Amino acid sequence: MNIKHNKEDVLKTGLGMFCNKGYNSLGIDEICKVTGMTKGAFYNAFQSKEQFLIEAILLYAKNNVNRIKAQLQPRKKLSAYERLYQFYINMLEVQPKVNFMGCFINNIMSELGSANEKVGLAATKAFDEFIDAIEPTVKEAQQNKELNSKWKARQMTELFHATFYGSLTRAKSSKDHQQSIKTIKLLFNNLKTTK
Amino acid sequence: MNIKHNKEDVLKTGLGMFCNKGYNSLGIDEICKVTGMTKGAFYNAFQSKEQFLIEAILLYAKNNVNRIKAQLQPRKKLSAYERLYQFYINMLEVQPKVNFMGCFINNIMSELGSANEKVGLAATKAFDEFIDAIEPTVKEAQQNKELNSKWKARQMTELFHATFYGSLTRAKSSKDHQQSIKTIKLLFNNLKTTK
DNA sequence: TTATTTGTACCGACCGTTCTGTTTGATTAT
DNA sequence: ATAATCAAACAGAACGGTCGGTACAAATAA
Repeated sequence: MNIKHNKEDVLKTGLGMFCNKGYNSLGIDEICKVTGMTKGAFYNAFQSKEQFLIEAILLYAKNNVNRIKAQLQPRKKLSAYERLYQFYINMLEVQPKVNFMGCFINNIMSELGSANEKVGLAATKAFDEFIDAIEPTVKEAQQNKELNSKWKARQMTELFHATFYGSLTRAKSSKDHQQSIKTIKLLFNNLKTTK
Repeated sequence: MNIKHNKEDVLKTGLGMFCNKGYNSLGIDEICKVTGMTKGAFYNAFQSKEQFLIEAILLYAKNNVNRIKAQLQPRKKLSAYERLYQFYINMLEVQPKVNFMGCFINNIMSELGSANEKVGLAATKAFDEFIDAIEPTVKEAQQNKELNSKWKARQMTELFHATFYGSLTRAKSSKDHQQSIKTIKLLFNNLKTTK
């Protein structure tokens, strides 16, 4: 294995670039320039650009599942509902600071999901892992009677995340994350149990 | 103006290609080949690929606003709520037949929304026009007391559409529109007034 | 005639990838 | 300990192809 360039570091940098530029408009030359790699080293470490992307998706999924679990973990005085709510609102509030890049998985799904089977599978798997990580907190909020229990926790999680992604994409284009926040707030208000 | 190739026809074809392949992976050569145009004619009619895309967005917006209004128009025995519901379900059900291409506006927002200001503006405008076209039916459903009136019709429309887009993108990648349909159904059930 | 539109060759830039050759560092033989 | 060997890692030029866009002459329309 290389000394100067371990795969994880390069993937991390490449992932950040994919997040900002998408797949097709980011070239390997650019990745090499930023990471200080040469093409020889790149193609020794990765078999293709497509495979590089897939490995970047896996890294993103791993990191974010951890982040999700950390942010949703029970903490001081916050109920399951409140943690969920803050989790989504926070991701929207941070958008102006990250140039409205949105969510990498959603971007990749949109750009390549239907055109490239391997990539589509990897992105779908990442999405499923996010749902897996969020679902327990939704269930907890239902057991708390904070969230409506009329529907399965998994389905409700799917609804939360789909709405989040949709409003995120809108914000990416309009550069108005306030609208997205309103949308998420409306959804939460709606699924809340009436006390 | 050209005889063989009026702009609207070429735009229509190019739009279809953009829907299937996105922006960056569709070349002008390919557009010319499919439409039977030559590059000379193309660049005589359109000033750039970017401008071509923007005109395609305008065409898509126009066509779809009309389609939306037609589909949501009062018809035999269908309440406002039912028309809305069928409108969204139908767009999801049709996805397998259109290779899970999703919604052009959503795809473009995701691919170029934050990177290209002009395109982002055009896509946002198209989105707004969709919301404008749907909102009256949401309001009507509220007045019917089919939909919860606790929130503004416009905000509810934003919620419907964001959820629709998010679940559409998921379907594009997973090729499972049934999940998306469940998500939309859950949302509708939730916003329905309890009788 | 004059103005516009079209066909085609072509431009430089860039694409992902492969190639050849070199360096490296550990392993093995002496 | 030193030398020989070897595979992996690396550098980076070069490849064939495609990109969006242009030049310009031929064709057509006014």
